[in-house]
Parts: sequence; structure tokens; C-alpha cells
Amino acid sequence: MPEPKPEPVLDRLVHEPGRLAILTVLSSVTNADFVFLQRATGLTKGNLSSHLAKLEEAGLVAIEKRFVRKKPNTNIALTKVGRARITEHWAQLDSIRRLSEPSP
Amino acid sequence: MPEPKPEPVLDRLVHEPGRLAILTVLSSVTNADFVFLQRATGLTKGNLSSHLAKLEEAGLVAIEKRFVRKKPNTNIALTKVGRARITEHWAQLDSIRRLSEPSP
DNA sequence: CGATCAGGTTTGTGACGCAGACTAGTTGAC
DNA sequence: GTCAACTAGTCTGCGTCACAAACCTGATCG
Repeated sequence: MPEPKPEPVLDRLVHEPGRLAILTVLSSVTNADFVFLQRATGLTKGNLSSHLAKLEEAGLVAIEKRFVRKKPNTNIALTKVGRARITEHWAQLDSIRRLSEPSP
Repeated sequence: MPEPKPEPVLDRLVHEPGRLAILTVLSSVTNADFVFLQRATGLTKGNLSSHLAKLEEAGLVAIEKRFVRKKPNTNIALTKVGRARITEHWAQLDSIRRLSEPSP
């Protein structure tokens, strides 16, 4: 036996703190722009940009770029898949947590 | 301003899925041996070993090596610090989560 | 004009998680 | 006694990735 393959319970894409913050904020506001998200999450621009790129690539968020008052503006919203995944992720964290708290 | 330094809310050392599992399991059993932890967490030996090394280095767990029935046996327990940190971590996750669930 | 600012994107790199190779010692078969 | 197989871990190489700093594009200001 070449070592047991563990079940992949926690999705790293979602679990990463920066992305967890992004997704969680998004799940409460329906849509947000880049600057708002940066303030809300405390991430740097570069960081936020690359996290968003990954989330978009994975289909968890939808990104729309426009110009607002002659300035570039990036609008981000959770997709259905994204909403499902973040919800599921919190549920999985709960089940891990219950390992330590048998029953009140 | 050279980009705002974000507050380090989530401790990566603890947040990492493998270690989160280890710490959470430990917080329910007072102490455990290597093999038990491997089964409980689903990690491979190599993985578990290096995670434990990091946790020990950070003072979150205490590791004691013995021989039990002529075989090497590694016994692991949460330290006070470790117990505090895992509790605090769950609390921080809660506060992040509340961002998306204003109040029922 | 040149400088500055807003709003992002691209790049360099060190750290790290992963799994598989390796080690040390034990037990069982012959 | 010695050979093979097993237990209990540690060590190593590699690919990935998060981070921040440098960079880019266009608008606005002096």
C-alpha cells in the first residue's frame, strides 16, 4: 500500500484566508467593486487582483470591467457556484470543529 | 503610502487544513499517538510528521518519544498555548463568518 | 508640458505542503 | 542465524502559491 490517499475535505481554493474573506464579504452584498473589496478585506491591490483572477478562473465569481466616470472600475459578484461553495465550506468547517466539541 | 499592511487576523500556522485537523482532534482527547493522529486526520506519515514538527516548534504541542512494547511511540499533546490558539482561531473564523450573516 | 493620482496587473521569489524514498528497529518463517 | 516483511517515523525534491513591490494606463492638476 503506497500510503492512503486522504479525502480532500477542505478546499484550499476557498480556505485561503484572503479568498475566504473575499467570498464571505461577497456573500453579503450581491456585488462589489475592487476598491470596496480591498477596504473590506484589508488585502493589497496586487493580492486582491490575483485572488480574484483565481476565483474567476474557478468560476466562483463573475468579474465585469467598465469605466465609471472615466475611470476603470471592476465589479465583482458571486456566481451561483461560488455561493454554494462558500456555504458548503462553512459547513465543512463546522463538521471539523465538532470533532472537539462532542455535545453541549 | 506603500500599500496598507493588513491586520494578520487569521494565523496561517493554525489555519492550514492539516494542522487545523490535528489541533482540533487533540483538543478533544488530551493526548494521542502518531498512528492515532494519522488515522484521525487522514494525513500521510510524512505530512503529519512535518506538521507536528512545525506545531512543536511554535510551542502549540508537546511531543514525547518513548518505546512502547519495544516499538517507538510518539505521544502528542496540546500545550496550554496550543489550546488557547485553537480556541481563538475558531472564534476568529466565527467573526469572519458573521460578515455574511448579519443577524437572523 | 510634467507630475501625480486612481485603479489595477504583472513579476520575482521565498516559503511551504505534499508524497514518496529512506532509516532504524522488530517479528516471524525457515 | 538470516532473510523477508512490517512498524514507526524522518528526510528530500518538487511543484505551487501567496505576498509585495514594480509596473502600466489613462485622467486630472499645477
